[in-house]
Amino acid sequence: MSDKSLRKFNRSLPMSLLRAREAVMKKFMPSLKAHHLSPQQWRVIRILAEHDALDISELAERCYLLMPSLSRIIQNLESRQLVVRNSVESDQRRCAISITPDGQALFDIIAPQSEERYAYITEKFGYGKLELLYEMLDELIEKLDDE
Amino acid sequence: MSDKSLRKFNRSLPMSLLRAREAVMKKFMPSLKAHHLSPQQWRVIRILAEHDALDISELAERCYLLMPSLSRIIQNLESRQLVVRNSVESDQRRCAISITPDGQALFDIIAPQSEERYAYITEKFGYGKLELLYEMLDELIEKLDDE
DNA sequence: TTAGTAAATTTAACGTGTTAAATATATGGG
DNA sequence: CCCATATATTTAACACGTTAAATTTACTAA
Repeated sequence: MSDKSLRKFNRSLPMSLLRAREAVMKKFMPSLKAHHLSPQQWRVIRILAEHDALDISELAERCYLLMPSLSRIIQNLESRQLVVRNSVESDQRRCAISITPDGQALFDIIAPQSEERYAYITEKFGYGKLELLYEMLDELIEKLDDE
Repeated sequence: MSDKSLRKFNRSLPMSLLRAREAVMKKFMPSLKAHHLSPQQWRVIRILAEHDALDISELAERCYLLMPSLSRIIQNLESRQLVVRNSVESDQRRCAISITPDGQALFDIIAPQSEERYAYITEKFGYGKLELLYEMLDELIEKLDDE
């Protein structure tokens, strides 16, 4: 069933996953680029739009970003006045991040475009197949993450 | 079937693909890190091990790397004497890259470990499911890439 | 209270992704 | 032969992923 020689490059699982991700991202990039947002910056905006305030650690976990990356992203978004830092009295080490009106306004513009792109992908690939793909990816993650 | 509100974050396709890729990569990273190779550097070594010599453009295409990234990677691998640059007489703009004996030796060490990890993933996830996943990813890429 | 440890966050350093600009060489028309 | 254009590659600039170290604040035991 599996030949012992090194698999052909196009049968590299990390590569297939990467290319699939790139193909999907390509559909979302235009509306993000139009507003000078990276996918990661958008992830942060998106999560903050659903929460009153989150400290950086919580935000990192929800966005699947590492703290150093998030730290830089916050600095960037803060300088653009899309988010604000609020100190936490109970613990001076932490800072609570929340979205600003400007940030919320940007979210309100991009979110529908993002939904529209997602609907396009769903229609193009098929709803059932997309659900199946999600399930398979989740199962793959689960079976590899443990151990 | 699909609610109009912004999907929950764990149903973000780019995110699922990213997390799946990370879960898979985690299995390959240890043997690469042990030899101070990034996944991309390994991709280059792997392709060069199967070819006598490739110019940088061909290499970039086969490795799915952009030229600027590849340019830096070649410089790195060259400084470690894992690959060599050979000028092409017929066209002074190009340079042909080939693997050195050191590079080949490194490939011979890592490739079996990589195969072993791949076999583990196949066994853990299931051969049939893995094939199905490949097919779905290919189809997703194909259906989104055109247009 | 103080020393020591833990936790939250930032900074540093390096490699890669990405876009645009720079550099060098080829090629084709005048 | 010369110029304009095209092609191959590198460099620059900025953001992110990743690991380790630094910094600041909290907590805890002596």
